[in-house]
Amino acid sequence: MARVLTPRAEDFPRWYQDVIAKAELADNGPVRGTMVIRPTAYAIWERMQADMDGRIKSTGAENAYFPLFIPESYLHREAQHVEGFSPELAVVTHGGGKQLAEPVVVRPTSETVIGEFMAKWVDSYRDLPLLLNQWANVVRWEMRPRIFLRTSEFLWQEGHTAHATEQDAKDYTLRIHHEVYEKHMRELLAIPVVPGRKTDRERFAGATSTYTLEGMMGDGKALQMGTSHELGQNFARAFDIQYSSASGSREYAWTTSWGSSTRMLGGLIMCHGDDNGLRLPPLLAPTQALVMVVKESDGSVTAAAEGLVGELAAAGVRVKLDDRVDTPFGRRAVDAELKGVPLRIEVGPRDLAAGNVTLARRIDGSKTPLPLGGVVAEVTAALVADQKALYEEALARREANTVEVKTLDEAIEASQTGWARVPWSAVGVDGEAKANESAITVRCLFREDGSAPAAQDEPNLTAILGRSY
RNA sequence: CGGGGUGUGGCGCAGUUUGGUAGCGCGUCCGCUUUGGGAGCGGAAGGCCGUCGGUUCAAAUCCGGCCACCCCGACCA
Repeated sequence: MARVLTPRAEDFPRWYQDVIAKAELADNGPVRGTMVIRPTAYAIWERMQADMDGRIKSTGAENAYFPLFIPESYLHREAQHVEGFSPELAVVTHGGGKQLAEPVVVRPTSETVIGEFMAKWVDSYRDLPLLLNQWANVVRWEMRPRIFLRTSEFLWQEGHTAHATEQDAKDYTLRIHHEVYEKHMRELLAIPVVPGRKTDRERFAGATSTYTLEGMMGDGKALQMGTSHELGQNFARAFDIQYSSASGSREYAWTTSWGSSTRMLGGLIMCHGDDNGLRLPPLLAPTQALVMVVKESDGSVTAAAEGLVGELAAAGVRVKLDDRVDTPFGRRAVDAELKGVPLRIEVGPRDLAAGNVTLARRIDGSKTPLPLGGVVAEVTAALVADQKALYEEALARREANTVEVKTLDEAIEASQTGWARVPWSAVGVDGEAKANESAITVRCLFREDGSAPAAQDEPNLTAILGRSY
């Protein structure tokens, strides 16, 4: 068989680009750093969105939409925020053929404009908590773009909330972090992310606490797949989000923000992909099973295949028929593998003569004959089993590429190929700076029980160090 | 912004050293044969060689300016 993709072991970044091109996931846009998300990838994104959206709403947040353009002056109201974002802002200086009195920025994130409106909408403690989410595009003029992982424009959801107390803000941030993000990534994407706290050095510009979910990619590098922030009263003070408390005093609200983006598509590719292409978790896959007419002569094979499609669809399986018998079978099979379709049911004259079809599973690569009458049960079971298998494979790889060490030097060494788990006390602020010199970052910190610390100077914390995207 | 490199059909490249009719592979289209793991044969379409200027009888090729992109670094909530 001709080589379709650069093998991962030969050149992982090249393999990633190959998968994106050959599986028809995306193209580079005409402006540097922009991307065109093709239907194959967009369908996956829509399913991610639907799952994420449902989880977000179950925490009580409501969707809204704020403008793309933000007055430049808004960005300047929070000192750290503007410092963090200024280098990557796209600024519009002209409109309607005239120079604008005040430049507007294309939102890099919406804390500021949403803060402005929260100030209008929050008057009383009865107005809190105010829980908002929006699905939008944002623009950050990145120096070195990569499709899905870091593009100048990307799609995401950003949640913004205001609370009466610091504790309520913290509780909600962590609820989003674990119940929405962590579960979405583990249960739907089948990626065993590690939740934790970002160090002060890695914290979001303007936040008091930043929490992250780190996934390990196929080459041992880390990818931050979602993040949640406690913003303290920084934005409340900058935008004057005040309320009257139950006791009659004027108080600043406590705000949070949290986001997850199309970067998750890149994580999905790099976490589960193999040398034959993408592998999609069955729960996520837009098409879970592809019924293929291998070869046709008198219409009987197609009829049998159509029958199976009907049975599977009735059983709730997302199924499609591939009856393009004018295209060589090999091409169609390779294409389905590239795109990561979890199951193929191959129906051909030889199978049918024996009363069988062939079940080909993308996750483990197996091919087994199935009796025609048992297809639905087997397919349903395989979808469940393969969702679990994919997660366990990723978890096993993560564990195999994570080394437990005691010192900073050992951690830096181990980070060349994977992750290092090291006591944070052995790293510290100085050690973190030293690791950064060799492109290694502290991915996150967590307590012995796995929970996120309230500050990086808590005792007995563990750090994960690694290279990252 | 510093260092290095590249711009030639949709994609990947050769041709530039030594100026002389723009080529190859893949893809696309048509026809026939195929179709159980990216098929074979035949035919066809598609490029003012990044851009502007210079040298020359003649420039993809030599010279100069500009632009864009890629890699390494810096940067990356």
